Amino acid sequence: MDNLQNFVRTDYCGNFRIANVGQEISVCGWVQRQRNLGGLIFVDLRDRTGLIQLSFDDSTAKDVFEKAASLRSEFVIAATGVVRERESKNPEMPTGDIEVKVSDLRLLAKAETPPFEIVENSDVKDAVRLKYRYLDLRRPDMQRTIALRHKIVKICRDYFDDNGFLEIETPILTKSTPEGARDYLVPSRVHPGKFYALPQSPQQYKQLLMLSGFDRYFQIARCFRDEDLRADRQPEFTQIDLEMSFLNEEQIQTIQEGFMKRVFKEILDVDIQTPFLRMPYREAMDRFGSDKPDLRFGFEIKDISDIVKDCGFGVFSGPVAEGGSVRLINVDGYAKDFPRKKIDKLVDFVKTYKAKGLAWARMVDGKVTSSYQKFLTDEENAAILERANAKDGDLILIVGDAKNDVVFASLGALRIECAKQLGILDPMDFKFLWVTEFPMFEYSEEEGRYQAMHHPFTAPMIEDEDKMLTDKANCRARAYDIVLNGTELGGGSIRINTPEMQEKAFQALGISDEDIQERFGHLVNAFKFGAPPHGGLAYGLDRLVMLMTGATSIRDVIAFPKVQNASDLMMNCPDVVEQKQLDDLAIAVTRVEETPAEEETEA
RNA sequence: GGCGCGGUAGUUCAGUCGGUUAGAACGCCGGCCUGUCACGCCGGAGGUCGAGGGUUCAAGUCCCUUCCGCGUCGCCA
Repeated sequence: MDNLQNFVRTDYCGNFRIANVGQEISVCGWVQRQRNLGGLIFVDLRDRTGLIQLSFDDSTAKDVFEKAASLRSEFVIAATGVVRERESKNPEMPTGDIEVKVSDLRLLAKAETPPFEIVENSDVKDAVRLKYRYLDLRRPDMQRTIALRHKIVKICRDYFDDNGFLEIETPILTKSTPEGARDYLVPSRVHPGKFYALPQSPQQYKQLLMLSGFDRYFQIARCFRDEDLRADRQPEFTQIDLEMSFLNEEQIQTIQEGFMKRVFKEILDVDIQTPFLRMPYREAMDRFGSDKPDLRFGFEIKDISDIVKDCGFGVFSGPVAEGGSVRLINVDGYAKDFPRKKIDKLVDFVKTYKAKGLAWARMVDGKVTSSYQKFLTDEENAAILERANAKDGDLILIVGDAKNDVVFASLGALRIECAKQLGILDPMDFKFLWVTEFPMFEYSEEEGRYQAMHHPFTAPMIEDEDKMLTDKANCRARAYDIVLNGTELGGGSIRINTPEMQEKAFQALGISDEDIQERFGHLVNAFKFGAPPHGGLAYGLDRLVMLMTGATSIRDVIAFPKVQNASDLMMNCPDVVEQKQLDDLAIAVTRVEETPAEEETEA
């Protein structure tokens, strides 16, 4: 095996051009492919910038030529030679006008044949990609994504530094917060039977930093939540976490709009219009059935409860009588894209959101066919179509339920599903908005009580302060989410900054004085020493990278992600530990999952 | 925890009604080849059909259990 004695890389492979012809250069990287034509050998050499062609022919020294002939995919090599113009150029590649006529070739490491080819747009299964993640990451699209992620973080640091923010680290070993998501626990050796928790977010620390006078804080913060995964959710993820003193919602949002404007301009060269649209939560639900509406298309929700409340069709009149509603969306202009078979699939689709069914009307070639019209009077049928602004070519989809949550959830998901099926969602069309005036509380069926919708440190809207104890259902919070194309990019709020208001909030949540001291004493006590009015927000960095790269899975924007059961297929963890470690930690394990059969034994 | 989809060669997949020796492409190995760039041509190797059990004269195919991956509902202050 050769070494790198007296070898100095001139530049990365992808950076050479026709202007470099005549220069002697040195490059290194991985063999993408070797093409041996007999007396002539070409090698495509790859590094993180791209490919460059190396060439070897009868004027090449014999030992160098033979070494070139022995090269296989993914061997690591270094080469020195003169750049020359190609006899036949390749317009497909940026370095396609030139090649390196190699005089010195060094084999630095051999490689086994990889389990999959290192190419762009791989169609290899996730399980294989993730087991060999270090190889998957060699692929150009993954390299680009990870580099783009770095660039976002760099712009983030620059932008917030420019705006007077300080980056401050907060602990990873912290205290369990029983409200909210399940915590990952870390046992303490020094304190047998006691546990740290990994942070779900640096929430309390950053509020305390405001109290300490740091005024503007940010952090690229790793967060941990022991909940089930989704295409856009990992148990371990990264937030851009921010907190500011002496600013109101509007001022905080304006700073964020500047950040988004800069990130999208510098990375995608896209001009984002500011200020963003502001929309109260109630309006977002009524119009889009979602607190994170996708504004790239219409199909807005309309309420037809008043039309059908006394009709003869129980499927419609029933829900209204029970306090629910009947609402519709108009997939306007696309009736022909949804034949009966597809509509039947949509019926199944809404059932996953607890809807009992889906009524529909198709208007094609001047004729209305519908699943419900025979149960209604002509007037009622006409009123529904009028409410929907229906015209020929439209498709009306109707859901009614005694629970409004079900109606909103199903129609909200349905409008997205229809848009997806129609392929009308342009990933490079960026529609931002702020959703504001979130409810302060939401009722938990499971717990049988009201819980904080955002978190218990969120301030109520000033005009709703007196509803905190008396009218929880209608009490709104000074919380806001930044939404992009149907994704919640981030969320934040103005926080409570007086001990009196904080205690009132805990009281509203039914947390006893004892519990307050035990769980949140540090915060409440701190607030007695003068906390400035403050607020902030946190972005999901991974989701931002997803939206900017068009990635469909959060796994594609994280270097080493976990799979659906929260394990790491490459590291093979979580894993059992030695009894000695458990003894040191005073831990007795009461249940162990069966270890799946080892597929292979590795050294 | 529930629902849906998937698991066959290194990879991506096909495999009919249960019926002979489980196929293709790419990749891999060997040979030939001086302008390729998805090089070409010739030849070859490569399979516990995820695992276990059952039905059957006979199972990749049917049934049961289970493991793994993906999506999703619940969950995610």
